[in-house]
Amino acid sequence: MDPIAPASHKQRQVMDALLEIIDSESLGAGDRLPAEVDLARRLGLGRGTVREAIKSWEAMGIVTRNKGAGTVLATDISGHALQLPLSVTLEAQSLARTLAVRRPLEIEAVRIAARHADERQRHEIRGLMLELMAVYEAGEDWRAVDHRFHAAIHAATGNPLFGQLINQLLRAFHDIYEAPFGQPQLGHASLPLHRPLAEAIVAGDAETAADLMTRILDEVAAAAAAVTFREEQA
Amino acid sequence: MDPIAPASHKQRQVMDALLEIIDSESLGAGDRLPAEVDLARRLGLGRGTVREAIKSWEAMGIVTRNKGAGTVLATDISGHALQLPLSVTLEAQSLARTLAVRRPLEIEAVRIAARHADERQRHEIRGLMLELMAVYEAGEDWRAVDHRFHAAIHAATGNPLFGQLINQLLRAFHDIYEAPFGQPQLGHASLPLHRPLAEAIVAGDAETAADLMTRILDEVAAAAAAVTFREEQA
DNA sequence: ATGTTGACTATGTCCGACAATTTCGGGAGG
DNA sequence: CCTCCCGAAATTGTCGGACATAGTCAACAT
Repeated sequence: MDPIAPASHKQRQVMDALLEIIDSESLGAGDRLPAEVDLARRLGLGRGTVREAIKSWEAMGIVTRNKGAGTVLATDISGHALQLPLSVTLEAQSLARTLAVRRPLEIEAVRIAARHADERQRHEIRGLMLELMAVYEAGEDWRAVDHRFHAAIHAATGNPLFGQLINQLLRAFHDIYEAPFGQPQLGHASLPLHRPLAEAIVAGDAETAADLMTRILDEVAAAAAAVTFREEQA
Repeated sequence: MDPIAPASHKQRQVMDALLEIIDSESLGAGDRLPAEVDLARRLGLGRGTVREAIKSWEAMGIVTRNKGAGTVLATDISGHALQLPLSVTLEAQSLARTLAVRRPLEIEAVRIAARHADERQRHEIRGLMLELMAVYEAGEDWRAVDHRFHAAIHAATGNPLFGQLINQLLRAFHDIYEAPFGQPQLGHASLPLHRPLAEAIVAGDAETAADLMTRILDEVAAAAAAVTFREEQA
């Protein structure tokens, strides 16, 4: 059960086409995008499909649609957009950018979790940490358990927004990163840090937990940079 | 030009109905939602409309759709969801939650902006701050300029993800907060802090800028809490 | 007991049509 | 020549139906 799934192929095609248009015509915030019917005819797709693809951009705050007026860019996504699947080019900056945003969110999340988690949540975090360690030492694929572990931390903040936003960033990361490289089990070096992290949260030590989360993210960032570097060499 | 627009009424109707179903049936992560055709028939809407409404949830990572299997919840949004428009009830927690997530993002954004902004971006931030002060002292509506000012800071990070995610949070804030209360010009007290914030960013002083942003967010949170409290009294 | 097939379900996509709204140009009047 | 008003065009919002594609599950045959 992969919790993070990429968009369908046809809708990805729409986004890729829009990206190319935005790039080739240097469209910025406030500029108007092609009409849905034009885009649909140009790509040989149905208008409903094009609408749904653009709808996801609207939900992310990238574009705004106005009845009768058209669809306009709400933010600058120049230099190749990143939150969406790039099928061919892999940019090192895209990885760094998702991590740069995840960083303050994850750190604040563990801080809040350490302060506000109730007994049941602390117990669940500790249990998942033990399960994660067992799977890790058995040499199996630990990513699913790792995902559940961090999801438990996000739930312990009592604020579902943390989990939702970080989920979005993970999906972007997945689309950009894991697709071309298969299943790299990124952040191998960060796993031993999970045990003290869980213990700090259970103990209610917010600052130690924040420190450990910072170090975990540093490890992930370093691993991502290394793989990206290898790719650039090839 | 309001940069933040709520979803259409029909699609809001779909989300409200789904929220009520999730709440009344206590659905959590992994549970299955009603099929699109059922939902469409029950609400008297077209299936395409229902699909688009759910699509925005999919883009936000709230649900995942599997061909043939159905649509399932990806995260827990129990206790009334927050990132989406509640038409009647206004929950104090919803406001606090969006602010709790905005906080680390905005603080990190000004920190990065202070470090990495180029000359043109620093000039634009300073210019917008002066314009904001002028509009404010003239007693006019300063929210549009304020939005452009903060957008310039997000752009100066060189990472469009900051702007996109914060835009989403602002839209949630708008849907939940501004709709019932009209146009409250929230955070009045925080405006004088914008001048030193802009100067710190222009000067490249990341920590001072982060400190000032923290104080601005504290002011906004206090104002939101006060208004919410007044509402609860009534 | 087990493996396979087939019906059923649900999402993905397409088409055509009309409604609602904004935009823009052209014509009447000053 | 300029201004104001109106109507046509453009564009998104919604609807209904249809078929394709893929997962689910139970009945069936081995």
